[in-house]
Amino acid sequence: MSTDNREDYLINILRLTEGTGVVKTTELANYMKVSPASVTEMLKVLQKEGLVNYERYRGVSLTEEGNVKARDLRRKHHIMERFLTNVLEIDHQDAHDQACAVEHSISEDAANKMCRMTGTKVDG
Amino acid sequence: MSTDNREDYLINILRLTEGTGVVKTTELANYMKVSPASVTEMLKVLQKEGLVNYERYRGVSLTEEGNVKARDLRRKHHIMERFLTNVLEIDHQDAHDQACAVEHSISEDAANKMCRMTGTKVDG
DNA sequence: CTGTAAATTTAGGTACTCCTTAAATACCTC
DNA sequence: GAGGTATTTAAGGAGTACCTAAATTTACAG
Repeated sequence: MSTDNREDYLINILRLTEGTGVVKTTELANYMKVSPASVTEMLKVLQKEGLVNYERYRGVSLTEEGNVKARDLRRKHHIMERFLTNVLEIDHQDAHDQACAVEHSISEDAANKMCRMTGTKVDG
Repeated sequence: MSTDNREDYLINILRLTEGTGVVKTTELANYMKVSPASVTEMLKVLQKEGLVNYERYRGVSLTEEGNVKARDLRRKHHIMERFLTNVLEIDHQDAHDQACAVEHSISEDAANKMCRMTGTKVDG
């Protein structure tokens, strides 16, 4: 059921394009431990959804919309992680795993409020 | 990749067997808005996993293991709901929806700690 | 008992997601 | 402009979850 995986691709594209602005299929494939063919397929999907600029053989970058979405997801991930470690005192590995699972589901509102509870600023 | 759906069946079986101990295929199908055939299929899976006692044409009940798992899930759902409404002051409908999405992913530990923060006891 | 209607299961499919390998194609450098 | 590398296309597999229609079983009315 999931658009969760699409979101994972998005976050990873954000990571790998930071600085350069573009990432190649193979690099993303290696990073995500899937075949380049799988990446190509997903890029077409993300492009149809307006989240990435993808040109055959050229690499991908995030669109404005994709960028907002990816940063938003990453922020939620960080907030959850800090909330779990700082407020609930869960150990780091577990916190990370749960943050990965939950980041796709929590609302902006909930994230903001948990953020305040951590007493730290979480930006992206 | 989700076993999430299996878990939803489990929770619903718990709901409908409370009191009577057994629920019929059709009742569960109506409750979950799916066809009886889909229910039958899932019951076979849950039985293979040792979570339900299922006998053709007779109805289902939870095994001890299934019962523990279902109650655990329901408890997590309630804790999340209360945490979101009482602590984060999220409105009820959103809290419910997010609790449904997240209940499958949070750890026992995290649930217990959130439970304490709500200042209420949450049992099942 | 027995016939039959209702409940349930089985059979056969659809759709979606995500992945793979192998073959074809484009790119780039020498 | 040729060759090697990167990338895409083609074809397909496995898993999940659902459906309809046909067959089976149950249970009850007579």
